[in-house]
Formats: sequence, C-alpha cells, structure tokens
Amino acid sequence: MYIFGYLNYIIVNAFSKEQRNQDRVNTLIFNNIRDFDLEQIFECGQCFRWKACADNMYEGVAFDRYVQVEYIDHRLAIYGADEADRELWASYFDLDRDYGYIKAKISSDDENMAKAIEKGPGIRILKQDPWEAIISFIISQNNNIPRIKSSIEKLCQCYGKDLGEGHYAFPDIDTLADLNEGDLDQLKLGYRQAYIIHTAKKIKSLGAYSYLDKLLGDDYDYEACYNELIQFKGIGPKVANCIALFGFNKFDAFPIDVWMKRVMNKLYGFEESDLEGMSAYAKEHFGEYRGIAQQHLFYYMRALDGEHN
DNA sequence: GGGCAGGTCTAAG
DNA sequence: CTTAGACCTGCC
Repeated sequence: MYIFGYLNYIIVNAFSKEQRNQDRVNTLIFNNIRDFDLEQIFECGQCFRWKACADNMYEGVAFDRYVQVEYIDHRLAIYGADEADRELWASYFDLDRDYGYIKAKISSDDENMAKAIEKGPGIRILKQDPWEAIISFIISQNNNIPRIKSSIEKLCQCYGKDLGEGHYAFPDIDTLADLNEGDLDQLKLGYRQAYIIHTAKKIKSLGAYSYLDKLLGDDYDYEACYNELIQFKGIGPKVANCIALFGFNKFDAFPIDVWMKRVMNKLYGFEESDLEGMSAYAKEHFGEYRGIAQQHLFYYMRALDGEHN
C-alpha cells in the first residue's frame, strides 16, 4: 500500500528515463575513448545547452538532435542517436584528436599548465554549429551563465524546431534574420537583441550557411575567421575568439575574458589590462593549440574560485 | 539600492 | 589609438 507507492515512486524517478533510453532508443557506442570527461567538457564554458540528467550522464540538443550521453570506463554512449550520425557525433566530441599529446605538449616546461590540466584532464573542444555559436556568444557578453542558458533556451522554444518532449532545436538563420527589432522583447535579451537581429540579417545577406561553410574551410585560418567575425555589430574581440574556437574550431584562438585575465595575472604575472601581452605569450608558449590551453586555464581558475555558475 | 556578470559600442582625449 | 561610461536584465 503506502510502501509500494513509495517504492514505485523511487523506481520510476530513478530508472525510468534511463531504462527507456537504453531499451527502446537507438544507441551509438564509442569505445576506448581517453582524455574525456563529460562534466569537464560541458562545464568549461564552451557550450550552453547541456545539463546533467543522471550520474555520468548529460542531455542536450545539438544539430537538431536531442540525445543523452553517458561516459563510463572509456566508453561513450549516445542514447537517441542513429548509426548514420556516427561521424557527426565523433566530430562534435572531437574524438579523433589526440588530446594526450596536446596536453603533454602545452604543459612541457610549464608547471602552471600542468596543474591546470590536472584539474580538468578530460576537457575537449566541442565542434559546435557555427551559427549557434555566433548567436550564443553574442548573448554571453556581459552576462551570467544561468541567464545565458535560459535566454538561449527561450530562443529555441520560441523559434526552434519542435523535437518533441519539450526539446527544441536552435533556430535557423532565416528565422532570426526575418525578425524585426522588438520581436524578441519577451526574451529579455536587453541590448543584445539588436545585435542578434543585425547579425542574423547580415549573415543571411552574405549567403547564410554557405557563408559560414566558407569560414569553416581551411583557407580561412584563425586570423581570417576572426577578422570576418569582428565586423558584426555586437561581436568584439572576446566573443569573436570564442566563436572562432568553439564554432569554427580554430584552435589557435585564445579568448580572454575576466577569468582569463585573473588567471593570467595570478599564474603568469600579467597586468589585467595587458591583453596584448597575454595573447603574445599564449601564441609563443602554447602555439597552435592555445585554444585548448585557454580552456584548461579557464576551468582551473573557475575551480579555484569554487564555483561553476 | 549599488554592484556585478564570460563585453561591446561610442564618444572623447 | 587608448580610455571612460553607458547599457538590458536578474540576482545578491
């Protein structure tokens, strides 16, 4: 009677979701994955649409697909993903890159970096949708993470494709480009609304996805990509570097935000105003993988501060 | 109520 | 070319 009801409650809440996914939904498995940690990947500040849903498990939407991901014993499982999307997810999680090698390289002769990596050895740079990265990081400026996340979620709910069960894709370029100032008032984006609409219209006029694909190509290196991005109203140096790194996988981008200023001051003695000095140092010491170095330092500083929000 | 949060824009010096 | 202020909003 009462006890059964209670037990049922426990079981339903603890296992139903997981059970359902493991039993009835397509599952994609990647074995022998090293240098990988979901919490570190999703909480190191590069993305905004993933949340923990169980032990060793996160759920989220990327590329119009809702999935749950689980990582245990070097085995990455993606529940709700089709076999046809194996390459898409391998690319998204950057599984073919040797992070062990990169970590060794950027921390050789650098005790600070070695310590930072020790804190977040499973960090990886996600290969996110460039368009989503552009809008998300415009929203991120002078903002806090809970509000960034809720703003993006609301944007998806209002203008993204309905994926069922309360999940929504990120809205496409045309949808946001066809909006006018004021249409997003409900979302409380503040002055970022104008930036978003301006940028969407401009990207559409430049060729939309084919324009972004062009920047994605190898003939657009970090600097060329950065120079394009920074032309958009609302995209300054920090946001442009984040987009270049997280949306276009230019690993030599080195975004410097308030946390990076603090950590570069604390560990390397730079004045917090000396952005050029920091950038030059990063280029010199961390080379072509300074974007990954940046993630480790950022994560380390946040961890030292004892917060993740 | 003033300050701050993963900055950027704009107008002055 | 470098440097203050203003700026939406929500939370302490």
